[in-house]
Amino acid sequence: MEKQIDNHYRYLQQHFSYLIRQQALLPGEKLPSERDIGERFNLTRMTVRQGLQTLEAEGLIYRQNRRGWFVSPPAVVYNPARRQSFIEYVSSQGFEPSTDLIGVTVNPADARMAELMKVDKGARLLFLQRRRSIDGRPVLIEHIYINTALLPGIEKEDMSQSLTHLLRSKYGQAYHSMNLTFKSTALQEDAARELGAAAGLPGLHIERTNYDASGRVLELDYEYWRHDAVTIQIDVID
Amino acid sequence: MEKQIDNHYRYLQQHFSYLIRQQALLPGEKLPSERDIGERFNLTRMTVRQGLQTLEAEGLIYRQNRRGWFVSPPAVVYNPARRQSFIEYVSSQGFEPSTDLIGVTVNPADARMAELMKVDKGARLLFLQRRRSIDGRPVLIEHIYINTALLPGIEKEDMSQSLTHLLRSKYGQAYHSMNLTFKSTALQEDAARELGAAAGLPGLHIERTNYDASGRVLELDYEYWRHDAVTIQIDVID
DNA sequence: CGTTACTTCTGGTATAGACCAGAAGCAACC
DNA sequence: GGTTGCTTCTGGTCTATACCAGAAGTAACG
Repeated sequence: MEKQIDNHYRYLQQHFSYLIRQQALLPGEKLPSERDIGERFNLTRMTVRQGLQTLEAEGLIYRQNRRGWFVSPPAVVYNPARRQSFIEYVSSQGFEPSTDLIGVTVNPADARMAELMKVDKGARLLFLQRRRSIDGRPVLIEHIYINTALLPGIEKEDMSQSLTHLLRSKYGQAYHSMNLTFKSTALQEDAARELGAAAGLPGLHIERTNYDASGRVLELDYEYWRHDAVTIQIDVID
Repeated sequence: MEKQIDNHYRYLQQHFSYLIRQQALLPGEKLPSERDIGERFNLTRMTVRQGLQTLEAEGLIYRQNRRGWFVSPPAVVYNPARRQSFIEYVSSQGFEPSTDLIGVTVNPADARMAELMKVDKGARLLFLQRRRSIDGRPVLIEHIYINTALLPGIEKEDMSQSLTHLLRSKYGQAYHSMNLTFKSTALQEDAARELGAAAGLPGLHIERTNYDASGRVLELDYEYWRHDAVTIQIDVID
């Protein structure tokens, strides 16, 4: 008993949504081109695009700039309270994580960063930009600010590895507490481009501040996720 | 030093984004109609709509079905670990919360709900549908399933009030733990309509399971938020 | 063999119209 | 005074077409 659909783009949406749920289209698989779909269903490309955009908003498909539309793989579950590294939680869920280091610089803190990281203006901050992928699909851009004063020599380490592991092994320093903020919003132009997507992609912003036992800011982490790639899960116990 | 914008819709986006940040347009204020904007900037309505949609994706504006586009108020911060009721955390941030009860029914649990709530199939579940608003703007649809066996007589209470308060006062039963899941996705047709929006609205789904001290499921809560209305914030301490 | 240049395919952006459906205000009517 | 029905304004959907820009494959070239 399917509801009658009178909108063309909704019909498309339901059609592909059905195919994906039935696994007639598999994760990562490419959809036909917008023009092909339009021909097959006798619809204008604009209408086709509207249908595809609603599927994108639902998280069922995603696009790669000028390459095409693809079926979204299942979202990875991210449970921040577990203190697992990206590599740990992605691979434990049966996916293949990878990391590209986009940039490493050491910069003096400006007024804003100094306040956020509770350091003096001009303090040396290590700034990392990384792109992280799941099964080869870029899903996440990270901007990380590290307080070098608390972690001397860290700028000489391999920054494409897990920071969690690095801090554990080299500095014997487990994180003590963290503050997390999640916000659903569009991805900024830079982040979107580095994910191989057009700007305006629906995204999830995560802001994470990591503190040591004395309440000092070890690390400030901005994550920009493709919105279909992740589900957040948290347990709260009184 | 503004970057040169060569896309028309991006120009619009930047233009309104600027006006909103400068508070030349205030929260809740209505934008000119799509046709007016098109005339003023010499753009097609389709192009105008694309610009507005990117602003919507950013969370700067929202629409009400066939009424117009409006500037989004600041997002309310929702900190689930604090165990505050909607009324508490909204009003403590200087906004005016309100609740509409859309539906109350008592239904026997089907197979799926029985499993989720760890009850026998056919067990009586109280099902609530509520719409919650901030400063008169509908932001959230709630679907709540309550295990009546654990909370006898609860179906006779006023269900437009805070459940948190009700459980505290009438049943002396504080929640013990909860499991939370966040997912960025499009709002379902029903939820979108009840929020006065078109389907496909970018949204945030929150699924919350509340347990008592014995690990029994007191309440299962599905929340469908307008994505621009809320920011999630959590502190994690080891 | 590796590089370059061309061609083709893809989505990205934009124009110019059209008609529909719901929201809201208003005027006439009872 | 309240209801009814019309008009107007709004966004919602859709057609038909055009050109641009980046990705990818291919053929020619050194």
